[in-house]
Amino acid sequence: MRVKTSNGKGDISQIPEPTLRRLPGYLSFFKALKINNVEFVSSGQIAANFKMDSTLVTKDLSYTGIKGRTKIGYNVNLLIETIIQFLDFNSQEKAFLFGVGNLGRALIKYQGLKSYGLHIVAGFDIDPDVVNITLNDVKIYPIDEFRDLSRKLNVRLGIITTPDAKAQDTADLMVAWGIKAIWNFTPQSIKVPDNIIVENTSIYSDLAVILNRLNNS
Amino acid sequence: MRVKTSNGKGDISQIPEPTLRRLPGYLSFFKALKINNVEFVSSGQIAANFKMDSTLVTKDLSYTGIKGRTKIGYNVNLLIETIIQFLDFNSQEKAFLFGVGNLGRALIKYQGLKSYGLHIVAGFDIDPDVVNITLNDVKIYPIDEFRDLSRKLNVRLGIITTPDAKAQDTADLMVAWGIKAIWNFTPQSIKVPDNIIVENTSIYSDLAVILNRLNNS
DNA sequence: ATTAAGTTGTTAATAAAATAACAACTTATT
DNA sequence: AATAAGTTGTTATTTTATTAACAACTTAAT
Repeated sequence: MRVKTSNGKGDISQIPEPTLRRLPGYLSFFKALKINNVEFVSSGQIAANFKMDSTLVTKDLSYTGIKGRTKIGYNVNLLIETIIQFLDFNSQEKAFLFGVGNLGRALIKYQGLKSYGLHIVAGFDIDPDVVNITLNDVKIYPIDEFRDLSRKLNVRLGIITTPDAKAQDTADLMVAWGIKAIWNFTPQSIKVPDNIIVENTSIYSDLAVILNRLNNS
Repeated sequence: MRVKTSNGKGDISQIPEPTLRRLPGYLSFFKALKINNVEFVSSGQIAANFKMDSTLVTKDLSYTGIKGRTKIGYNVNLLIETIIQFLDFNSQEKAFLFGVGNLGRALIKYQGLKSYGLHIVAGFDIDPDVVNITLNDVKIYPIDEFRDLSRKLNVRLGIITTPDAKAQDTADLMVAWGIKAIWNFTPQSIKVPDNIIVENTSIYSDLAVILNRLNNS
């Protein structure tokens, strides 16, 4: 039996992105519950914590295939295991990171990402000051070595934390050497072939929302 | 004349959040055009760059009040100025940052945020190893001094980059001492009074989307 | 000067997600 | 054992965002 089918008919790829985005938040909440020795949690309690509608919670959770028990709620341990499984957070997906500036360095050093399925195996930069150094067991290489390492390690995911102006060149290089998914932390829109997955993380968008709410309310 | 009204009738707070989130991306693109000495850009060109519909571009831009000229397009310099004005990216909003770990340190050091309207004026932590150090002219204080500094500097925005378990306590402290908006980088959902603005930045959500697309396609 | 191409910007239609309503079920209590 | 309370999970409605269609306008070319 596949865990990743929601109802036996549809496939997981059908999951709405908003739902997918909420799952890590649920997971964090459930982990906190576990620490406090809470064994069961109801959709109503979850909804209250996130100030959302309980039907939306049950809808979201139903995509993972987990079943709750009426009058009891969901088993917290099972919730945690199921969501981790569903999100592939135990997969230790290998990743290359390009651009070892402040942000890149933080991502490499940030151990928390490991428990969310991401394992950065190498960094790349052109700056001689950072090339060949090691951050938390992650070595930084010159760009030239990307080709060989890519062939050796078979990495599918590339992270862009370069200066904005270098984002497109970096993406081109990644695509050329077999990267399948790109996580772009620059505000630049990058152009890649259709079969390449691109996810943009724009803290500037979040900042725009904050400043707007702060100055217009 | 107020720049921030889209049509004279509505107020800016009416702007849809998706539009607001796209504006920084446009801005980055326009800045790149300016560097390449491009003077005018049409909605079609913008749409092509972001692989989106041109009508959505014109709709988004119309919220900022800017007018394009048919057969010519939008003036790039004016676009840049207008969007910066509209998003308050020249406001140098003061912010306190709590939790000077890897991510917090990166945000403090990251100069790029200054051109997007954010000015982190102080950091706070409990770890004696970081307290009293200075990162890029930003001093790190013990939590005890938050109260006095808050009163002195009149800061409205607080950033949470603490460990997950400390997120709620930190938020409570911020609210108690007059912070109006909280930028939460932990995956924890924090509970605050209704009048407090909360923006959650969850890189785990982005990661969930990437891993899902990578493993189901 | 007139025409035609191409763009903006508005209005309408479609698609998607969040909310609301409801039905079915299960467990604890009387 | 029967009832009632409370929860899950489905279906329907409303709201919101995106896409599509269209009208008006402006500039360049004939």
